[in-house]
Amino acid sequence: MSDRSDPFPTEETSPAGTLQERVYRELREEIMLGRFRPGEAMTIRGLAEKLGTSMMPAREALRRLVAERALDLLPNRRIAVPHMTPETFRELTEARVALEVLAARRAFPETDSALADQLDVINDEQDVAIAKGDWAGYQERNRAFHFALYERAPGRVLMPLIESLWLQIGPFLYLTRESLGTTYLEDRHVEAIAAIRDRDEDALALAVEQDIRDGMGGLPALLTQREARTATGR
Amino acid sequence: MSDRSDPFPTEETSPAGTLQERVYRELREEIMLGRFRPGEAMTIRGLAEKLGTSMMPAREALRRLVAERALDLLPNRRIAVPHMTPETFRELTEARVALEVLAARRAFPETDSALADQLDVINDEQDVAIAKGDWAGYQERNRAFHFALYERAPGRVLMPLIESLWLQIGPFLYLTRESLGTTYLEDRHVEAIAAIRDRDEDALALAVEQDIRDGMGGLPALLTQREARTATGR
DNA sequence: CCGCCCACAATGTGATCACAAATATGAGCG
DNA sequence: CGCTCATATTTGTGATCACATTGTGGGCGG
Repeated sequence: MSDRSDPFPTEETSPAGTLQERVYRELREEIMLGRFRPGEAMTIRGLAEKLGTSMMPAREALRRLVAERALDLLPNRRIAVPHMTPETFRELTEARVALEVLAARRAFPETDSALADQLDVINDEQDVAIAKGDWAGYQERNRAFHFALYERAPGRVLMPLIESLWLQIGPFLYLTRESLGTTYLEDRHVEAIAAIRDRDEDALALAVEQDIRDGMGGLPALLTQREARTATGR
Repeated sequence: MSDRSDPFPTEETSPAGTLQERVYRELREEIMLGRFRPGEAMTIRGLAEKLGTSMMPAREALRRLVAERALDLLPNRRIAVPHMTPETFRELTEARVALEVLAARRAFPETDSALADQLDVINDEQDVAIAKGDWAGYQERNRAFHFALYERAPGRVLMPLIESLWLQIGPFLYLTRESLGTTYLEDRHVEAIAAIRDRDEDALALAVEQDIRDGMGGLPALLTQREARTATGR
């Protein structure tokens, strides 16, 4: 009887409190919100010094983000923020549609009017952020909206995959920082909320799909334009 | 000219030749082919000793597999092969369908009769493995079949996600080891090959979807049955 | 005889160091 | 003045160690 004693000890992902966890979350947040320039290189020692720790936590945090495809491990063994090409961006969008529509459908039976109210609040906050020109706040609220919905779906498989995709999109957001207001910011959040209230699963799935496609629609063009600039100058 | 010099220096995943890479690949292979019992614990020092290295490579390989969800990091900070529940298994299947159908569609324009021939060979080898009762070989050839198809799709986003899913299914395969022959092993590989030859994208997508659903269809029942056994005894 | 507690072993985390490869720097030569 | 090659510096990888936490077993008290 060596293996017994509660086979499922509160299925958690990672024990907080470790240094590498703190470093990881900090970096992860910055990447997902697009604070790093695509192609920007990082060093273990540099990160360690910036965070005031030794090499080990920085090292493990970086390698973890590499494993989640949030960072690239170049053949020279240097770690850098991935480059963004229009093609990669399209692939990310397709993958997001496939997984997030699935997550929305899985979440649907667990949704209720309380969630709808909650999403309404987030949506309002997002509008405020737009009005204030708070680009980071806008992105953050958008993420909150999607994740609040998907997290209603039980299970431990889908969310990590979706989070990996959002992480990979992060560096791209860097290129859209100054474009708030000039870009088309209409989303399908109200349609999604309405679908939840109407108990219409297909409408919810459609709203999520369109929200992803619309929100990321006009951007590859802007990307190519920036790409050309960063390739030559810096 | 510090940032130039080929912006995409042979987009590789990780520089081979490092020790942790070797340890990682070895473990990864064993996990994906279902050689570990679900819930089985692993220690850094134990793995290091088994592989004849120091703690560091084992440590990084394990953490990388944790990041890819191939292993679980329990709250006690122990690393273990994930438990498999019927619900998690269903979620994995749904995610596989969503992503692999997408991958098949993206690969479709790049497929040709040469690939069809190649898949035919793999399929034959798979039949041989079944006839010989070579369970590991069967799993390996099945993976070869799917990946040979998906790898025709360009891009660096989809494949890692799919590989993560196959890794997560690995521990489940452990439970099916002795069931070769007793289980329903029909697949939709011939239909997929035919669809490629017929240049019928929808038929290919359907074949992939059915192959995944059929192949994993009867298994949750077998899973619950085993689960009950392993929960009490060992 | 049962339950609690404490000592001991095992384990993950973090720090530090050694080393080799890669990169940047600068001197010397054509 | 420009190119090349030697040298110094930076960086990732691997090894070793120290420490705190967790797991385990035995012994003491009830």
